Amino acid sequence: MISETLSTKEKILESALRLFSQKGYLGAATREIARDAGVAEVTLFRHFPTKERLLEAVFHKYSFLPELKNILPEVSNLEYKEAISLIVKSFLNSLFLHRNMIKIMKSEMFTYPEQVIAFYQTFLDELYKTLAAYFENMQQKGHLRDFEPKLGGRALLGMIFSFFEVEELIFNKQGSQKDYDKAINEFIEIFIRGTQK
Amino acid sequence: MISETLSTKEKILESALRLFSQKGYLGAATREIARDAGVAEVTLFRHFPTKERLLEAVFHKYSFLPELKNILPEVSNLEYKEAISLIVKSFLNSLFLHRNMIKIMKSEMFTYPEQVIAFYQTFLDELYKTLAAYFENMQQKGHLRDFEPKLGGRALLGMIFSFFEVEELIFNKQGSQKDYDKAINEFIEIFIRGTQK
Amino acid sequence: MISETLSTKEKILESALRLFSQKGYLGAATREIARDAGVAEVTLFRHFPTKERLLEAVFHKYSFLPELKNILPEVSNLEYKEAISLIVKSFLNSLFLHRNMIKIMKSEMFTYPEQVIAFYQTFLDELYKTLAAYFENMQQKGHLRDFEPKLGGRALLGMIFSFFEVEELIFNKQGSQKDYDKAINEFIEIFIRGTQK
Amino acid sequence: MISETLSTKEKILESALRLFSQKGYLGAATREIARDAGVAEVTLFRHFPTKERLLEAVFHKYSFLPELKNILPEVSNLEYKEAISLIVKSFLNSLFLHRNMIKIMKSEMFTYPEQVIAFYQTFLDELYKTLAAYFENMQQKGHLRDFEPKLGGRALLGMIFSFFEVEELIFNKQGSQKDYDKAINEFIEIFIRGTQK
DNA sequence: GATGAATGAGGTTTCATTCAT
DNA sequence: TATGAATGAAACCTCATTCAT
Repeated sequence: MISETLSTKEKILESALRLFSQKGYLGAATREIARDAGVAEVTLFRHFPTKERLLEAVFHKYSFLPELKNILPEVSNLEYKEAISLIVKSFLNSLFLHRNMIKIMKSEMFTYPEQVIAFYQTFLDELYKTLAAYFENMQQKGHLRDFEPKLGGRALLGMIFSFFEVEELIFNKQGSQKDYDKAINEFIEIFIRGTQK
Repeated sequence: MISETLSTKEKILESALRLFSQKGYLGAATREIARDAGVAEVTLFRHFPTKERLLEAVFHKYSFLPELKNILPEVSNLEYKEAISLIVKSFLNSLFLHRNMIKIMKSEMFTYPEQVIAFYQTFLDELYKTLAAYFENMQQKGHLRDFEPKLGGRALLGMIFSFFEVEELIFNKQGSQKDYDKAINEFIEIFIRGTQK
Repeated sequence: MISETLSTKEKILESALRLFSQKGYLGAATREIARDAGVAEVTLFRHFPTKERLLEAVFHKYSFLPELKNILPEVSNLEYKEAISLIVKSFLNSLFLHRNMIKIMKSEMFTYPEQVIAFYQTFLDELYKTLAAYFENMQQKGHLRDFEPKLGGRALLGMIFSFFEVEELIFNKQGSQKDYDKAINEFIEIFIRGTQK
Repeated sequence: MISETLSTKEKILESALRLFSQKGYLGAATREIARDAGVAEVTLFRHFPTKERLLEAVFHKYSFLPELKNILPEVSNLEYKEAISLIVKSFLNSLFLHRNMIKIMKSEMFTYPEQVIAFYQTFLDELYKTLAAYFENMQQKGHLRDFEPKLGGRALLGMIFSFFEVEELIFNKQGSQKDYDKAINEFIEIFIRGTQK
């Protein structure tokens, strides 16, 4: 389960990611994380002086904001529907790949240290802004009706995120792939019709 | 802080709601809940044999699904835009009133006992279905284009819920009421254009 | 070792006194104190929320300042030498009876919580003042030469305390009773000659 | 804070002296001592295989008995009062200079390794004997009344030591220099009157 | 001679829960 | 119904010390 080539620090971070996401921050004991990483508990504390700092380190290491941002440049030359489709699918894919991280982000958020909360807020804000920039550009080109771009971003991401959350985190993806795709396409359709001229 | 007219059981449930929502399920100690309710810790365990059962009781007592369902009959005779507007606003208002409950629902959900998770799943499913019934009816009347009604419900609720979550739970509602209204109206507009014929 | 008639709190305090005096504050583990008292470790923390508070409680419970103060009224009608002799002997006797407490007072004092240090300072100050009052009275009666009464008190108590400390705490009373008495009488003689007219 | 010209060993000893005196033997962690000395914790253990051995080394390096002994030869030709005055002042001065060492000596003594305790006992015994030798000589010259010389030494040192302890170690020298001098002179006066013919 | 990395044992404290009244 | 007193298990974290280089 643990690759031999990882450094001790990386092994600990990996185990922390997994266990925080499975049991929550409070529910995952440092002893358990250490055991899962194959090190002594003290070793964990040598690398991360407190559990809070370990959480912060997990947040920074497994942040996937850059990944999400990278999707946007790729779509600038596509037709609107194709662009939105790619954005939604890439976004969902990214959410899926980082679902452990998302579980952590969503659980007990209000009990986290200030720094972590600030980090999350920045994460969301940057995400909205990035998407807003795309809509703004499309509006200037005359492809879209006049709406507040940032709110458009929040509407689209809201639908997707909410759907992902329910399917993956709550229902643990019990639906079929076909249903999954159908839902996504419906969201895309609603959003496109809702924002085009 | 605690009304004198509440029964012991109710006082405990109220304190549990408040503290679970503030500190999470694991973060709120039974000792603290009991103290907040003004009773001995044992008394809490007299009424709820385990902490899990207390959580379940909180879920059942403070569920607000009926409230949400009651909105729908009222809108059946309104014009589409007015109906959606009322639904969204009532829904958001309800979310706001029960924000403590929602915090609990969203935090550590995956660590909760089976029964609680099942309860939450049913809650969501019924909500979607109720909204779907409205859309279906509107489609049959020829007011809306052909889309999967339940997914339409999820799209609308997703936008709203996601917005609510970010504003209330994460940013702790730092925006002004005006910004708030503007955002909601934008969402309504997108959804209406996206679903009308 | 532990009388059955003591309350749990008293048993814990007694064990704490013993172990703090034997191993120092840091050297005595709460686990060990609890075991010695025949209770679970949690029980200790129910009665004393922190180890520091347990230390404070020990200080207050086993303070013997009143005992020392009570000696003085008894000597007011005695001749000077007899009075000093009684004071010294009673004082040493009291030190001996409370040698555990004294060990605690002297060890790690600078690492103790503020409150404990303040308590100790008050203890010493009151002791000096009480003795000073006796000397002042004797000076007014013309039995003693003119010296600063409080400093006289400190001189006398310093000799005794230092002697006690070395004998009991450091050498663990290896000397014979005879040597012990001889030393005390020598101190008394020096002090009397040093303060009389 | 640390002179560059000190050897590693000396740097460690210096830091150990400071930290032991500030936090006690148990309260000062080897990790902290090493950090204060600017070396790795392992390096400390290279030089001193256990913490106990480090303590012993501190005791030997910073012992100041020779210094105290050297005072005596200088006073042999002085008048009694001047001699005692010089002894007391030199002694207090020496105590002040080595107050860190004294703090260590006085704290947790009973938890120290045998060797350290033996060292301390020897220290005290030699000190008493040295002073006793002076008194004996003065008695033979007919300047002092007949009293047990070693006990005279203990009386004098007891007063001084006790005073020093309270002022420096407990009250942290809050009194003025004038009060300080007055106290010392009072002690000298008492002792001289108490031991002269 | 010096060190970065790792550790077993143990520290204080908090947890949900039970017992006896 | 309500509680004061007690608890085993486990929480996070620190200790002095060792290993391998």
